Amino acid sequence: MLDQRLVRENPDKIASELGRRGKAVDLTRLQVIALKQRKLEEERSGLQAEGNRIGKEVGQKIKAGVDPKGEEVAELRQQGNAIKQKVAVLEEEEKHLSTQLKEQLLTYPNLPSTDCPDGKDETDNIELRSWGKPRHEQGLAEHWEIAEHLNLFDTERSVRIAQSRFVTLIGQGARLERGLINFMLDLHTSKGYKEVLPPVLVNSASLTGSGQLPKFADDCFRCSEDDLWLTPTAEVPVTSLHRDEIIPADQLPLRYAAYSPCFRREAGSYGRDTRGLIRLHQFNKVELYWFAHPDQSAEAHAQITADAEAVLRALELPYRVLDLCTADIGFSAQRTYDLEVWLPGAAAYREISSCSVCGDFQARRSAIRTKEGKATKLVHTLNGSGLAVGRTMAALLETGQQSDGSVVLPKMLVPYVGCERLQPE
RNA sequence: GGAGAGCUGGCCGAGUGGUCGAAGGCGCAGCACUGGAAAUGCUGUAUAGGGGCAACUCUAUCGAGGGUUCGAAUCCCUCGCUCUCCGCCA
Repeated sequence: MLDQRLVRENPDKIASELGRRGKAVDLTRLQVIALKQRKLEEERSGLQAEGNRIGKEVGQKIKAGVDPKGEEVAELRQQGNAIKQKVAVLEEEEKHLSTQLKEQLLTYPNLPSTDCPDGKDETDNIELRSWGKPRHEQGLAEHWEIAEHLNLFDTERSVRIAQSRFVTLIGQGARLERGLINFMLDLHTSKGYKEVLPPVLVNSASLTGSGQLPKFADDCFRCSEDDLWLTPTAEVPVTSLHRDEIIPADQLPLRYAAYSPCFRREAGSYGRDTRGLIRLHQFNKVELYWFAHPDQSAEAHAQITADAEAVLRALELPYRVLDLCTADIGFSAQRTYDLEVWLPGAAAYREISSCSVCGDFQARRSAIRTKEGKATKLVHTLNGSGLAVGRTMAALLETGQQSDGSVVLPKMLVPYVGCERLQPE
């Protein structure tokens, strides 16, 4: 959420910064609302001060022996009543304005950071660097073909169990998925991340706090009986891990590595990536998350990205890093680096991690502060996939595929999977 | 699912209509004492939004919302949540 003060004092800045995202917004009306609300608040609190004064006076008089039913007290009561009525009117109007302001403010995305490259669509994203040597041979199989040969998962039967876009991992496939999760968590915790296994059902306040609600309700699965939703990413529960808290400055940064299954409705993506592990309603992900001091978030962004990259390197998976342009960064992000892994079978780079710095955007929505001297400040939050597990498996299968149909696994993974290569059982 | 209890500051806990943002304790910070520390003593220690260069000050907040009242943490209503016992269950 954006700062209300900015709406009052510099709405043009919001308009121009959101303009960089390709979003035309007119804030004149909202500014009027914000200013009027502030004015009413001043007026109201002044009246309340007067009312409080009268209330105290009545108490003092009665205590001093003045007749509670006498004229003097009756006069004060009348004054108190008059004020009460005025306050009620102001309060109602003020509340109405506050609600409008807040509701509107919750729908605006974060302002891109000044370093975020300007652009109109994903073609304006900038490649920062790449790592590894992508395989470019002819005739390489896509991961679902390899998986079918090795019998790693079953999508057809998953429709029977649930729906399309679900997968049931079987045998070596299930083992590989589990091994990858363990491997990633071990890697991150060895670098000081605190492991977290959060609830995957989250309430509306949590989704609002990290930015999914109110705008992206359609992307989430909902348990309508209970004000609970299936989390689309561990970013949601981990943000709320410290919602409404003040984190002592000497504890920052807090760094968490959270494994969770993730659930997304994928509305509007009919027909895209219908095969394999790329786009599913349920997938596993290990998420990195930082609560950082506001002065440290830029370095933190570089570090969280490096920590996500470390997984790809350890798994010997070639990738590139994109600096997403203003048109392509997510709702809560100020700036985002995407990691794209090379899929030799598809002969394309695919997003496997998105590392974002959100500034105080989520912290304001979630009321997560730190204390510096006397002042409380909003912390900065960062998140990055480390990594999306299904897509990692896809990349491993396509990258490690051999002409005999087997798949050679990277060395680091051998202890986690229990074999050096996958072959038909 | 049934029955009951409760929700107060970082934590524990007092407070059943009047000057209460809230006793007391713990914790934390500063100061004193000490060679240093412990112990002890003193002082300070909520959040949000306004005003002021500042000292400071105003408003709101005792689970949430509404009501009664000149005045509510305290009385009334609604909702939410937590806990305990029983039942069921991994």
